[in-house]
Amino acid sequence: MSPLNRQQQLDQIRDERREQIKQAALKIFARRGYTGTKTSMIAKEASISEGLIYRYFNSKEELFITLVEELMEEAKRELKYVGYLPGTPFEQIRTLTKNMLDDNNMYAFMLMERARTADDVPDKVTQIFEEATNVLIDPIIPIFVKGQESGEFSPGEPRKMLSWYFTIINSLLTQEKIDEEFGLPDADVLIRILTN
Amino acid sequence: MSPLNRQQQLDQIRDERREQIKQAALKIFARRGYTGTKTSMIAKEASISEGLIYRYFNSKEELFITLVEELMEEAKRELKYVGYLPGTPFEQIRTLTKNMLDDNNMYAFMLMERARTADDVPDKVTQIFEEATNVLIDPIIPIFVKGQESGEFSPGEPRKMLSWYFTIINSLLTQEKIDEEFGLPDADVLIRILTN
Amino acid sequence: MSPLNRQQQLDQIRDERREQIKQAALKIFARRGYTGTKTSMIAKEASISEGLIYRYFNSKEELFITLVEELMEEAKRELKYVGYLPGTPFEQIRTLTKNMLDDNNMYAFMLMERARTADDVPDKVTQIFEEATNVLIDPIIPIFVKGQESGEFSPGEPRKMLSWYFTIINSLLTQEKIDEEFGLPDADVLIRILTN
Amino acid sequence: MSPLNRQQQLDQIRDERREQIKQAALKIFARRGYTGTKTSMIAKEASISEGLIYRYFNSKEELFITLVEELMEEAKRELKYVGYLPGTPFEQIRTLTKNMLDDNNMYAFMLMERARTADDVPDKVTQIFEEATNVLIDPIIPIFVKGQESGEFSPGEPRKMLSWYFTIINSLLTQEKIDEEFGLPDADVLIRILTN
DNA sequence: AATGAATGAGGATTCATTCAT
DNA sequence: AATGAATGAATCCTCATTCAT
Repeated sequence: MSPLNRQQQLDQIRDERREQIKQAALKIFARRGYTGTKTSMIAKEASISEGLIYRYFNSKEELFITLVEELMEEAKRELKYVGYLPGTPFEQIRTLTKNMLDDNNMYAFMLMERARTADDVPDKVTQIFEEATNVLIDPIIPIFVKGQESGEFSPGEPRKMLSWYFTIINSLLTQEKIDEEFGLPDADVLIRILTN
Repeated sequence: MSPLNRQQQLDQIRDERREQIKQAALKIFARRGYTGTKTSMIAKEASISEGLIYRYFNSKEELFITLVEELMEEAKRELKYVGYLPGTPFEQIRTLTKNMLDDNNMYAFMLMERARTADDVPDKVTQIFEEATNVLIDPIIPIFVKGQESGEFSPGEPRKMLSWYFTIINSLLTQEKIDEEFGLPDADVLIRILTN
Repeated sequence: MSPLNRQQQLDQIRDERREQIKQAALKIFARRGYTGTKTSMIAKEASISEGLIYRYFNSKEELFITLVEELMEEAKRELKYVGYLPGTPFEQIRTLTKNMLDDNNMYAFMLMERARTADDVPDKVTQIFEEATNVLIDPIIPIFVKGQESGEFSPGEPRKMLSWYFTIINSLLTQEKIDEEFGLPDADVLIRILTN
Repeated sequence: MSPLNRQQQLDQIRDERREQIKQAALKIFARRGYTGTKTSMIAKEASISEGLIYRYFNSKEELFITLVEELMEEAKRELKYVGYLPGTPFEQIRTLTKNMLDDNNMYAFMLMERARTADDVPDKVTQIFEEATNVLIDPIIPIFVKGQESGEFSPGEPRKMLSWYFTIINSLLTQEKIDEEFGLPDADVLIRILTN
């Protein structure tokens, strides 16, 4: 095997391992919160030794912050594209809502919500959310306004209505233990909050 | 002072202290979750020494479970009275919703919600909620059905709609850090979920 | 017991405990260096639990730094008084030398010397010594010069000669395992370095 | 290339690598002590991977012991030749002193001294020094006695005077951080200890 | 009843050592 | 022979709980 390949191979291992740790951490942090998550749990979930975590992250805190930052970036990216989705404003926001409720994103939103909500997280995380609240809502405002103008959405201060709407969705996602019988509410029901 | 009075006085001190500890614990558990709460924080909030907690509760776990049980009992009691509130079913449920969102009850609901959703709580608490879910919704179902019949509420499986509705309200209450600008959503907006 | 007495009693316990920990730490740090000293060793030497150390010092590092700082202060204080000792400059410096070699001060000098010498100490300690080197020698210089003038001491740049002299004494003190047969060199022999 | 040459080549690589590791280890152990030295530091100083150390030494402990033993052997060898150096006993011992203080030998003496004085070294090392103390001094005694007889050295129990003298020199060598301005004391000043 | 000093089990983190490549 | 990823025992530190006063 050529030296180049060898290096590539190691890089790949590192990338995979890092990803593996982040996935495991995401799952546990989302369910048990920052303090409730023990590094041993993350190691077990990732099927690695506890020590290995520290070759990839300097501390539990750094791991947590990294997760929050990356998820936040991704969220921002996604929200920018809502305006380019097909359909009316109502349909665009319904699609966004559906995506948020999707199983694949669930842990991410749960973690974000816990991170935003809980008082036992690193200060830096608190900061990130203080700075970012509007960043998430701003790109949706023009869409919502267009929907109000066309009568699809009910009147009301747009920023306020959207803040409430996303607060509800986010907080829903925090819950791992959703009612087993009925699961999470439909996007169709949730969007009623905006339509009256 | 007679021995009896003396005894009564001591009992009263004990009751007051116990209540004081519970109030402090409620506040901190609600904000920081079970693991995130240190007994030292509770002691500080209650302005007592750390050791004193253990004259009133055998352990942090027992204190937490006691809180959850008592709050649960209270919730059950309140729900039974919804049917006797004045007004139409819609108005009754709106009043209930308002009460739940009220500042005075907030910590209680926050704690309950955290207790219900988090994975880092004592097993016993998990059990309590597994057994109790329906207990909370059942007494409201007939009211909701009446509202559907009178056209105040939109159609749909009652247990499902109410489960979603309360899931939303509960999950909202988890959030200590509500948007500072807008606060929690109005009961009037939330109830749209049931009315369409 | 009056509340005041109670408070005094607690203060005394705290003072004693703190002193006890410092004494134990001094002994172990002096012999095993910073890294070689485990908190468990300090606890054992002080006959307390490992955890208790942390009610008195925030970290092993803080404990070490505290020791160094306090010993340094004491050293400075003592050196100021050398000029007021009875006798000629030669006799004054011989007395100082004897004091330094005294068993009671030994651990203190050993620790200081290790702290000054080793590369595995907290940065702050390195700084302290960088700033302090001259502070220790300066008050002795005039005494030495007087001795040179009177012919008691051999000629040579005073700061240089004294720097060498104290380097030797300090470094001697680092050694716990002194030759069992002969012990540390006499002050009378050491002072030859200055007299020729 | 013949198999033999191939083998020789490999042997040579092995020897070089082993030497390289020992040199690096010497430098770090000398400065940071046994416990304060991490294998990763040695690897970095030797510009090799951490794992490679273990193809040449079974453990950090073995590496340390090996160093001490080899340096000790070398020291013994050198001391034997002091009597054959040119000049009077005084001049012979001054030359020895100069050699000891020489930069090239410095790390070796530093390590030896740390190994001798510190309490955090493997037991075997402690033993080596317990057995060897006299070995170092013995060959110098007749030289010193000759010097006393000729009046070059001051009177006094020879073993005692030499023990003190070498204790001083050794302990000086422990110090990596010598006063930057003046460096280590001259051999000419040190030897005053023996001359009065 | 109340305090706060003390304990020790458990959690985060480090580092000597092993192992697959 | 050499690398560096991986392990886990040992270390520093925290915190629920106990105990002397």
